[in-house]
Amino acid sequence: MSQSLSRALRLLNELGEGPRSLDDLAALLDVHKTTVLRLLRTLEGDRLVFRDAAYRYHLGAGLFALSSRALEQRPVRATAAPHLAALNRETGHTVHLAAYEGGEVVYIDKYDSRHPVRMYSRIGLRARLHCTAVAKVLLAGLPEAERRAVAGSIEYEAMTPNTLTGPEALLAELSRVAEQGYAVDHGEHETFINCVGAPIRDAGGRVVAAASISVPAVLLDFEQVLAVLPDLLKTTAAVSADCGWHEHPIKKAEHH
Amino acid sequence: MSQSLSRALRLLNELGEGPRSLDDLAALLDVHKTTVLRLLRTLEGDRLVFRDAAYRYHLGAGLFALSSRALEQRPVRATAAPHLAALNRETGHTVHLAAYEGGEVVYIDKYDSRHPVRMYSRIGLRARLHCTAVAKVLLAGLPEAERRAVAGSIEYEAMTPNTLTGPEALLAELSRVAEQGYAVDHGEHETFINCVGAPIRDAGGRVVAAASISVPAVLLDFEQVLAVLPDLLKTTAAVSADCGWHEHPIKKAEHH
DNA sequence: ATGTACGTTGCGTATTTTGCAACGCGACGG
DNA sequence: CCGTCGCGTTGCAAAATACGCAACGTACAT
Repeated sequence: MSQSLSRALRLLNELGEGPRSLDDLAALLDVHKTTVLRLLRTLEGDRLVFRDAAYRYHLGAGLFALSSRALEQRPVRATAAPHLAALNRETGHTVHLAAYEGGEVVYIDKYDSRHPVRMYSRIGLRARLHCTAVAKVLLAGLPEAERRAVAGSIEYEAMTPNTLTGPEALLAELSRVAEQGYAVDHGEHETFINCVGAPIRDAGGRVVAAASISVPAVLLDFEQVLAVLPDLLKTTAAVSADCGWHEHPIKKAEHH
Repeated sequence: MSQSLSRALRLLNELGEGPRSLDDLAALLDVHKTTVLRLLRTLEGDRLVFRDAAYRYHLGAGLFALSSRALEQRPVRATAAPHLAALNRETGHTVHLAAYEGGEVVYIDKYDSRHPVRMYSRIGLRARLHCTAVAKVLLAGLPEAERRAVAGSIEYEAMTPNTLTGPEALLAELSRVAEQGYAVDHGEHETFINCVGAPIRDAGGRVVAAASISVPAVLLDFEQVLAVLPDLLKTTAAVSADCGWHEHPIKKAEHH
């Protein structure tokens, strides 16, 4: 592990909370300000930070540039964007897109609800593997062995009274999700938020992303959230088609 | 300057070009792979990179998280978003939002054209100070002395036959921009692209961002681009109002 | 003019980083 | 099955870099 690099990353995270002076940042790291200045100079060279006229440091536009390239490496995001924007407009609720990568489920796009009461989230945040609709969809799309390995490695924190609290319960839920083609979060992550999630598939049929609709219970109860599921499924089917996915004919048709 | 940190940042930039192995990255930096592994481990700890099942490294979701926070620190972006999205839908052309920070003009949002032929750009990229509409708008919004200092520090690369090639010409153009309330890029940055840009103001009247419409000449000639200027001006006025800007009454009204 | 706050520069040493050598694992070929 | 290859990983001592000190520079207030 690299100590200098860790310090620099701590600086970036701190600046995510707001502008800071050289002295602020030196105090944060408990090092001499010369040390911090050198790190900042290096970060500034790549535009990851900039310094304003009052000598306060801010996160810089180089982060957007890196982030944009990272997002471009996830083509499903651009493919899904118009569809999810439309779903957000039609339902008025928060729509998320998430992907499974590096052993975690992360939000890679978001369309905010128009309502004043909404669920807090942000692109780049991790979704809890055991209690969110998108995570269930993505885990359900993994091969059986990998699904079991992941389920066995999770720390099952009971977020609410509804949260699944062990691998057996989660694996059973994931089987249901794989069977029915969608997932629900019935107040499992946050007591007063309900979500439905559905898979987006690529040309080879692999689940490459999950889209969801999240609604605070003050707006819609769980049954009403289920009522928007067909819209979500239609949307994910359209995105999947754009990703090259073709629905297989039903088995009966093959007997002709 | 910090050598370790520089190396890590080079890794991030390289991964912006696509997935890489440990050996690829060690060759890039011309260091032993142990050294690279330690840097990657540190980056992985903050989710700035992740390693897939084939041991290839990718840019990670922690970048989205940092970038999201950086964007949240630029509230004009959220304020402008619905307006710019509407402008993009109504005109069908590429719409950009840019800000002046750390001595450079950077794109902080973008709404892509629906047309197959469009201008290449990306959030986080810098706009050329001497030949883009957004840069002219933002520089024109600076205090006179600062404007002159910036104009004197630019490297005037002649991108096209139309490009302004010296501080006197640019300062004269900026005076026109400040007077008329909008800027044009008449094939100055790229021969076959025309743009119009307009300022977004905050409650104190300072220019805090610039919005623009960019059109390839194969779609609209310069006169036709000017024809969409009223839509742009209406949009930037609406965003400015949402930022707290109030148009001052004209001088005649004060004589009552 | 002096003092304070805070950013900046140059230098030698202390600490961290680095690369070597060896190991571990999986895939492939004989 | 065994051996080899390719490539990731670990532990250690030496090399290199990072670090903090001391001093300086600038702006502001008294």
